[in-house]
Amino acid sequence: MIGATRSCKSQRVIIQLECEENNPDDGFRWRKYGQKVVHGNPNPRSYYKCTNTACTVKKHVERGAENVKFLLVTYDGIHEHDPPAARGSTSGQKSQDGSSTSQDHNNHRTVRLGRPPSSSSASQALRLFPCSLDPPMDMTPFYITGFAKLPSLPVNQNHTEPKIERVIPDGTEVFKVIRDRLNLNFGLSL
DNA sequence: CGTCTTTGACCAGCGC
DNA sequence: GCGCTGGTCAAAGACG
Repeated sequence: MIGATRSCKSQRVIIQLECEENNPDDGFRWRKYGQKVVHGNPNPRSYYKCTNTACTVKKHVERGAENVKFLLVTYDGIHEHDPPAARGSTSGQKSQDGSSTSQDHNNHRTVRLGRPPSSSSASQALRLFPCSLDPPMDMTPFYITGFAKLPSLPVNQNHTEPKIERVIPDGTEVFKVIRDRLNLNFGLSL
């Protein structure tokens, strides 16, 4: 996991991560509907839709043009539903290219993008992330390494460009930052 | 049989 | 209008 930002228009979240997998598990199920080689990047971009019929969230995943270790995941929309029950895994359940099967990497974390399922105070806070960032939080860009699953990163709506500014070597630090930000902005103690 | 990926075709937006 | 590019559709096939 490398970085994240969100553009203010159309609830777009851009996450850059260092990941071997082409489709890292973010807790939701995705259906691939297209793949295309885009200009300026020799690596193909894959297009995914959320398999939830009521959910219109899309994402596209592409390898970095300069460094194929970097995976750029763009979420177009925010999940307004709970993550589906695990069916072994998500769309990466197939073992093609060893992608996110149920391979339990030691550093896998069951963090999700979108609305968290439970109703604890923590999830109440997290539920604020996707749709109503008010006041806006400067959660923009994180660098995380060692992630095989995508974390739930709230990001700043004011940013329109993926811009990486900070490096956080351990994913747990991210949650500390998130918690601190929630505490700061919402007065929530998680 | 259901789910998912692959892949070529198609469409829309944009610049010239 | 034309060509380029990004995004989407849908048929076919693979897989468990």
